[in-house]
Amino acid sequence: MSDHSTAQHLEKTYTPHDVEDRWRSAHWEALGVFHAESSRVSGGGLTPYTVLMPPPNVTGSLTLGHVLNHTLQDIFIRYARMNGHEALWLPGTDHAGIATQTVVERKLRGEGITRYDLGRKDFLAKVWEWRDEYGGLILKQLRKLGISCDWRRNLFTMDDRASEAVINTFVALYRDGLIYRGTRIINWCPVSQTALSDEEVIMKSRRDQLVYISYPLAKDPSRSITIATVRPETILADVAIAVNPNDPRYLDLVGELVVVPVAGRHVPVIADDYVDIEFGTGALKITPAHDPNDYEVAKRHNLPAFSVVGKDGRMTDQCGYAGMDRFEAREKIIADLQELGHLVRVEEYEHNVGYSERADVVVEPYLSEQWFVRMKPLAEPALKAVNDGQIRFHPDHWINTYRHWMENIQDWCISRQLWWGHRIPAWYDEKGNVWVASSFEEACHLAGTDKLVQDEDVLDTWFSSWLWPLTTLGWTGSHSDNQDLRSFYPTDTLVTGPDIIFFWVARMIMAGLHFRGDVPFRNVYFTSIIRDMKGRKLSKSLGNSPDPLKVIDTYGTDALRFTIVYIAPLGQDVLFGEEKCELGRNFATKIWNAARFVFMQRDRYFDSPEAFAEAYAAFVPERGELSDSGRWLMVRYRSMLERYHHAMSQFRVNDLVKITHEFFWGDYCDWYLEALKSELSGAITSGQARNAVCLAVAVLEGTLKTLHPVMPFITDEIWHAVVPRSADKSIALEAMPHPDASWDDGDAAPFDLVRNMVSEIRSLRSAFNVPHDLRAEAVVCVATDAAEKALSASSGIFPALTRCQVALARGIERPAHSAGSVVDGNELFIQLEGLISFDKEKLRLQKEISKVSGYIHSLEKKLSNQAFLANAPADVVAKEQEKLEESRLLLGKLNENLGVLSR
RNA sequence: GGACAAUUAGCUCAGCUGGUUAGAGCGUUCGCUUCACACGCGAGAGGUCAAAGGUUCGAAUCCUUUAUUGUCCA
Repeated sequence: MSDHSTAQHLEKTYTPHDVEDRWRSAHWEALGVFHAESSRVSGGGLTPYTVLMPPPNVTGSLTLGHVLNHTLQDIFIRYARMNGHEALWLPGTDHAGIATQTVVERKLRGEGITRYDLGRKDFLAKVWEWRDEYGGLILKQLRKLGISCDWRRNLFTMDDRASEAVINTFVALYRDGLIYRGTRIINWCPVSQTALSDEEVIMKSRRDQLVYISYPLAKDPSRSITIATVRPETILADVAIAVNPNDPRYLDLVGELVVVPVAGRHVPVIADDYVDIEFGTGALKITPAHDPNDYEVAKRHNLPAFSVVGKDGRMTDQCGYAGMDRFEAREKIIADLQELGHLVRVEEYEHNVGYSERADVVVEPYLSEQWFVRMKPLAEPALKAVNDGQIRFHPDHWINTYRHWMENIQDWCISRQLWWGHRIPAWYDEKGNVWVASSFEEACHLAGTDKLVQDEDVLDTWFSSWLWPLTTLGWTGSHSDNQDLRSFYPTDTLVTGPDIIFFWVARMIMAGLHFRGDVPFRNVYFTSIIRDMKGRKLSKSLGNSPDPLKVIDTYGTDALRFTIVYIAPLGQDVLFGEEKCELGRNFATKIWNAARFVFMQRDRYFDSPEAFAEAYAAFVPERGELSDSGRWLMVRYRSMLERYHHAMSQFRVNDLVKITHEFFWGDYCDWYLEALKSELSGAITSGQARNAVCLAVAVLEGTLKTLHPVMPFITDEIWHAVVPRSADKSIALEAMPHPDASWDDGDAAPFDLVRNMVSEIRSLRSAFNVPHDLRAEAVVCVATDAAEKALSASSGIFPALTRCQVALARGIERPAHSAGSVVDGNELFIQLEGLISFDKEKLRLQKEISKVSGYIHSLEKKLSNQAFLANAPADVVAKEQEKLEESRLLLGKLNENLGVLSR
């Protein structure tokens, strides 16, 4: 910002670029507009409102998903701020273990080195270098969105205090028996060469070959037992053939030995309930090191487990396949089985196979020693918190998904064979005993020796993310406490995608309850998934993923924010096309031009900005001092505010933008400003004119406030031009308007009649192709005093809005050469000598008559139905009765009209 | 196989606890350079609310079944 007060004049054309650069977060940030202080909660008595930013991945760049997610968060937080809350939005980034390590390793590979060449310490130094250089990109891009976080509190999951919390948490859970080390079959990613949790495995449908293999009996090679498998390469690790104990086909074989083809080893036939009699041949090979279910079976039967696939996905067997890729080995072994006569047949088979989320390769079930979190004890309170409504989901149907996962929860594998991440705080002494402690010194003390070696592995990134609601507020472990935690925890609204409900949302709830004894947030808003116009997911490989920064360059940030919220209903997927941003851009332009018009009137009727500021400060919309259109506007404005705040309370952000859009464009611009134009050019006193201008500005300013959470830039820009306001102020800190219930629908009635009359005249003109530049004469035969009063009060606006001069009369008959209609019981005639085709007008009237007759008929039927009268509530019956009377009146007048025409 | 969503105008979607002659934006047709705005103004056309049953005085709305699509979990 160069100067400290802004111009009151708006440029003729709206240039989002200039406006947004002027208010860009840097300016707002410099002013501290988005800073939140716990002292204002604890000492100042303000109610806190906290939003946690789901930490974007440091390797990431801005996507439309981020735009939607962060715009929604910004709307919640700005709305809360403008409603007087101490609003705190906590930002940060996530160290993304696998993704970041992969990126840096790829870069090193370009230089011809591996991480092993560098060693752990130097490699980590390289990762930090990379982070410092590129890790800020996503944050810089987010700032472009104009989002209102308290950036002073930005946290990275590898920062010291976050790391301290992770270590302390691990130690505490270990001592409580909630973390253990165990040998299990886990999901192994052969590309990243690390264990994965169940949640990091994506099940995909895949066509494979179901291979039927016969295993000859050891004592009688003429007899055999046939099994079916999709992983023939793992027969080399078979330890048994299992059949169901109730399967009569194989009863006599249980206890016999069979020969594993190719391998030549003898393994027993065992009986176990786990085997499904119906599936395949009813006989199952047991390969404990390559299948979790087989592992359980083997344990029950005291069978050994050994592996034939290594960490890199290559074979490690003793049968001649060693070194081959597991998929190559599969092909080779099928050929070999065929040659040896053990291949019975091969079938096409479609099944689901787990893929590594990051590397997109088939996950290998791998027997190894890993660290786990015991989830059951943590899940129970977390499930209860959601079941009891302490945490609400929006939309709430996600509760089912959450509940199902919590009720079937598996232990969480948290060790990763990576270097980038929080290293597991466990040390081993020379005897192999494990010592878990928050530091090497403490471990030495516990072990009674300093000859300790630290566990090589790091923790799952989500093990730091699940502490996010705590660490962002400065929590470092079970006993830590501070003013921020006391003021801002639990947080209020979490906005995130349903795809990380297990990864993140569920686990944060567990951690919050376990470590802090309270839920981490009260509401979770699950965002829509953004797809392209054909309904496909956005992806880089499809090339259907627009770059939000380019969209911003083309349409403006406000336009993008408005559009994406406008098209994203709660709980539905969104089909996004760049062109849709025209909606937001057009709206921004409309706001700009309307404001420009209003300011032109302001400058016309007030001698100086100061004179206006003074009058405006003292202005209160008084019923008696406003025109009918002004009173009508106040009613519409009140109604808009009611719907606006209600939508917000229901988390219906999408409704919110529709409500403001509709009010501003449809009511304020199309009707009020148009009426204002003619009122100002009519015979009114300068005092009335100034009053009307003040009202126009007041409602404009109020509407800008309601729009500000959605379109922060343009609203701050225009707000500064309303009256002289220095640049160090912001609409973001203004109070949100609330509905004034003293305006009731009766205040809107007179102008509603005028509006209906205007619309009907326009329709008639159009129906008879009245030339645009022809001024016509209209006469309204008024039905009531109220109608007469309303129409005469606003008579000045008809020429401008309808190009008709409107006269009022009572009890007249339809004039000759006229087109006629009935508006709210008042007969309208437009005299159009030479333009009216009698046939056309007759036809038009007959059509209208038949429509109204049909309606009357259906109402009569309804009202003569005894069951309806007996069962329907009185007010519904009365309403139907009223509709019928009105329609009969209308029909009568239409018939009369037609009669006159036919004479 | 199970759970959850969705199915309304050519397209994208509103329509919340049943009382509408079913709405909006885009597109489309017609007319307008009206002194804030053609990124605009005005007027139209366009729908047997996926299908079949049921509940009810009354169903786009509630229930059941079916079909199609999507998501998650086996």
